[in-house]
Amino acid sequence: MTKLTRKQREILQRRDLMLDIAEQLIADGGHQALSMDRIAELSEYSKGTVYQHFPNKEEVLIAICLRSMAVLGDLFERASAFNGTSRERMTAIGIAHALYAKLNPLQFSTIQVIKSGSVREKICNASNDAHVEVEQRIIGLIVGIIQDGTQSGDLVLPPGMTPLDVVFGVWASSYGALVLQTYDIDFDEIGLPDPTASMMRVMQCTLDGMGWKPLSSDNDPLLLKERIYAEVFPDEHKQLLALSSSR
Amino acid sequence: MTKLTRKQREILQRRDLMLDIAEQLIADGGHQALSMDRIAELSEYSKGTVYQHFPNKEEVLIAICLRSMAVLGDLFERASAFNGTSRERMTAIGIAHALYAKLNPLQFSTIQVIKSGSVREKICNASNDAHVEVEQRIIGLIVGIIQDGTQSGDLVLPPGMTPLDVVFGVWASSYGALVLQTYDIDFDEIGLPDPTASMMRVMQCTLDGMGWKPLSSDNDPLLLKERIYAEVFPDEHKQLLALSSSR
DNA sequence: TATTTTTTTGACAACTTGTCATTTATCGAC
DNA sequence: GTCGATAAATGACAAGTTGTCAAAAAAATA
Repeated sequence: MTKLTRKQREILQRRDLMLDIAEQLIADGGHQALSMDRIAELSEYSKGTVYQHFPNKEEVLIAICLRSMAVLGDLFERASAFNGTSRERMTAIGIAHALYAKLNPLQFSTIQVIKSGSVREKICNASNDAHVEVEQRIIGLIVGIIQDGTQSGDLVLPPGMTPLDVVFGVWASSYGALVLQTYDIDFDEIGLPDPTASMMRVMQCTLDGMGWKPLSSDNDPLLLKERIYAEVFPDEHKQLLALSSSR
Repeated sequence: MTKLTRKQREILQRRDLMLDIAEQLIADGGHQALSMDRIAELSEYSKGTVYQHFPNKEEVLIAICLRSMAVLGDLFERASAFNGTSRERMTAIGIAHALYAKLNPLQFSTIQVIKSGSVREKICNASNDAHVEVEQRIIGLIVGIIQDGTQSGDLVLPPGMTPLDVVFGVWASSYGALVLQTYDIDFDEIGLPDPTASMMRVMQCTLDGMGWKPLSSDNDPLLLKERIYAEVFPDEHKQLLALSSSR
């Protein structure tokens, strides 16, 4: 079942090579610099062969996203497994999300390109299903954390509020903050030196407002952040520091 | 100063005609259906003339956004002037934002296309400045509401939190929620019949968590929503109802 | 009316994406 | 090994894009 012929392995490897090239093209010259011709040229295959792997340009973008979604899923899974209260695990999810966006800016922006504009209509069902599946898995992780919270009694949802409301709320906040940061706004000039930190502070208010214990007044959020970095994302934290110091 | 020659008026009018056509093209066939050739064809001018108005395709998109930004600014100004507490006015801003996104889906999605991907690099400075200016005005409005809150004593910001943190937090939440809704996710199926309402509920938690009085426990958020619709956005509310019933 | 200035035009170059008949390589049977 | 059948790779091509620019047309001015 899992056995692949040499040829099949070769094809899979070539596909990966083409995706690497595509990412490099985008990294070098922005999304407009991605062209099928150029992938063919740099991979030293003909255009027809490129089209044998990807029925159209949009599918290249989807494939790039899908490949990096595995990374996101991994980060979220580790965050969810953080050894702490349900609320602390939810905070870890937020940190994981920010880490993903900052360490994979190209892939994060590609998601936006795919979802917005005219790309959606051209993608095939299989790719779309794969995408939805990953999303579902992530939503499931967060729902799990919320359920753990309600079961342990740390979280008593306000009347009229469902766990999914919470998922959507925190997801939207986190995503919105990260998307806004990809826009070339000079936040520092406006008076927002660290938008992600701002978001985190507001998020703590949100969790407080839902009465999700332990409240931030009983706990130092900054200390928690350090603990999550140290225990769950030591490598990623190092990468992040290297990135921000090099800029 | 404000006097324009007949010719100048003609040119401005033609520009508007071209933008109308561009919007129609996008509305009919998605963003990929927008082409300079087609604008020329439908406006019955030559391509060269179209390029006299817009140096490139990206500037057409920018112009569409800028035109609709005036609408957003107007909605926000009216929301900010709502006759209520500072917190209620902040809620009105959230409603204004959602109204804008739902009544102008085409323009809202165009913003995303502009900000993401390869469009940004090609726009000229003047257009960018105009964009930033509108954004600044909006941020100013929200900062004003927060300052009113702190001055009246209704809002005592948690230690280490600035008004701009709050602006960014609520902006990101609201924006993220609206962007997620433009992705073709079947929220109903997931168990989220009304994502905007979910967002609003979570937002109330956020304001509660900041201790922004009057807390939602002292006040019915649903009633407030109705009041804002009735007092500030009666026409827009009607449009929204017409839209959702027609789908 | 004649001349200068401005505006408009559409053919063009340079680039896309995606297709498909033709060529080339691979593989199993003998 | 050789041959024929099957699979894969190729690149010329059609059809579309954006953006330019010399020449034509229109408008303004003398």
